[in-house]
Amino acid sequence: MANTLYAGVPQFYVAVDCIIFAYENNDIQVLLQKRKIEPFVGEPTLLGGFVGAEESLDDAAHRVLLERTGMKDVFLEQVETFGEPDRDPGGRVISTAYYALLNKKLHDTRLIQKFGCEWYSLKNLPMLHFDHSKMLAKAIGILRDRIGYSPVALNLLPAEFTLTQLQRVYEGILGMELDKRNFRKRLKEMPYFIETGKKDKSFSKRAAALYNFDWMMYKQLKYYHL
Amino acid sequence: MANTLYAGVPQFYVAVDCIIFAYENNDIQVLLQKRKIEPFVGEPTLLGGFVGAEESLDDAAHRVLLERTGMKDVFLEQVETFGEPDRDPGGRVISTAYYALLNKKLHDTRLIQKFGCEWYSLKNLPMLHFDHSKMLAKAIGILRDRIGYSPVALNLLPAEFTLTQLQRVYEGILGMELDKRNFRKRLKEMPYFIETGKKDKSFSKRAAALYNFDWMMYKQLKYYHL
DNA sequence: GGAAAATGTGTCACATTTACACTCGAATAT
DNA sequence: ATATTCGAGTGTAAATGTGACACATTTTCC
Repeated sequence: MANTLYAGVPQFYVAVDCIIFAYENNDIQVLLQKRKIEPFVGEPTLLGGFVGAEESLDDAAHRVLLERTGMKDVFLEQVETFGEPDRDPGGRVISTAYYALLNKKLHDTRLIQKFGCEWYSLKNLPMLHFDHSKMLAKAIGILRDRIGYSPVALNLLPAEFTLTQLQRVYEGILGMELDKRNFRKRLKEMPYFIETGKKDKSFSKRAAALYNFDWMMYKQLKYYHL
Repeated sequence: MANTLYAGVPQFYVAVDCIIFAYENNDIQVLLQKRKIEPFVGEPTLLGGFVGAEESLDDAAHRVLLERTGMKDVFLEQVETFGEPDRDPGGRVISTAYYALLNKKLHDTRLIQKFGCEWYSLKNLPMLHFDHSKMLAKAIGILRDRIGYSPVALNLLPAEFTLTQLQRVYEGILGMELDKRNFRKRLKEMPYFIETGKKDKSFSKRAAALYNFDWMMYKQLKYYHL
C-alpha cells in the first residue's frame, strides 16, 4: 500500500467524459458513441474513460480523444465535475466533463466507426442517460459564452478558412443568424486575421478569400492589453 | 466488494477545497486554515475535506462549510477540478474546488478559531502550497466574471444593505474603484432592488437608505427574458 | 455654528451596436 | 453568347450603451 497517510478514507473511480464538437456543412455536430455495457447498451453516450493511476484528468481526456478519433493536440477545456453518488449505477464514479473542438477533416473516420461513434447535429440531439444531457448542456453553455471573447471556435476549422465559414461556425454554436456585414466589420478590426491571398472556390462560384489566424500575434496583443 | 463491474480500474481519494469569501470593512476576505498535517504544518491552506462514500461533491463542500463556519445554505459554486498525479504528496487525491460567498456576520467565530482558521484580505494573500494558489486565482477570476451578470455578490451582505456597501463589495472583488453615480444608475433600472424605507446610520453621519433584493422577482424576470 | 463625512442626484460626449441593400465575379444553363 | 444563379463582398445612419464628471444634502462632532 502506497498511501497509508489517508487510511480509512473512501476511494472512488474517476472518469472523464468528452463532449466533442465539430463543424461540417453549416452545422455543429457532437460525437457520440454506442454504449457497449449495461445498462443502456446500444444507446448513444458521451465518449468517456477511466482516469489512469498515474494520469492527470487533462491527460485522460486527451487520451480518450486520441484513442477514439486518432487526433492529438485537440483543444480541450474542463466543463464541470459530476459526483452524485448514484450517477452511475455501475459503481461510485466521479466524472469530469470536458469539451473538445476539433477539425473534422483531420479525424480518423475508420477509428470512430470501429468504436461505434457517430456524429449528431446540435439541432437534433438525442436524450442521453445518466447525467450526460446535463454535461452536454453545460458544455454548450460554456462554448457559447467562450466564443464571445475568445477565438476558440477556430479550432473547428482548417488553418485556412473563409469568413463565411467562420460565420457559420458562430451561427451554429449560438443557434442564431448573424449579420454578415457586422460580423466581417468586427473581424477587420482584429489584426491577427490574416488574408492569405489564396482563394477557395469549393463553396461558391465566385471564389472566397482564405484567411488564417495568427495565434502568436493574438497572444501577444492579449498579454499586452492586460 | 460492491463494485465488481469496474474491477481492476484504479481508485482515487476525492476531496473538495473551499475558497470562502466574505466582506468586512470595505474589504473582501478569504478564510484560510492552519494546516495540521505534514508537509507544510502550520501554513495557511484552503479549507478542504474528503468526500464521503455516499456523499455528492456539493454535499461535501456544504459539509465542510458547516463544520468549519457553522453555516448552512451558503452560496457555493464549483470552480474546477484538479487532478495532477503529484498534486498531493500524501496520495493520489483528486480535488474539486468550490468558492463560497457568505455573510460574515452570521458565521461562528469560535468555531473557526477552534479549527485554526483566519481571515485574509484579498489584497494581501499569502502564498499557498500544492495547487491551492491556482485554485484561489481561478475562483477570483470566476467571481469577477460572475458579478458582471449575476447578483451573487449579495450573498456577502446582510438581507438589508446600503448601496454604498454593495458598491464596496463590487470594488473589492474587481480590485478597482467604480463611479458612484453610474453604479447607482444601473441599480435603479433593476426593479428587484427594493428600498425598504429603513435607514442605516452605523456607517455614516447622514443615514443611508437600506435596500433588499427580491430574489423571486429576479428569477421570474430572468426566466421571462429567456 | 462651522467643519467633517458620507449620502444622493443628472447630463453630455463618446463609443458601441444594430439594421439594412446592392454590386461583383464566376459558373451554369439555355 | 447571353442570361441566370449563387455566394462574396462592401458602408452608412440611427439607436443604444458607457463613462466622465460636480455639487447640494443631512447629520455628527467639536
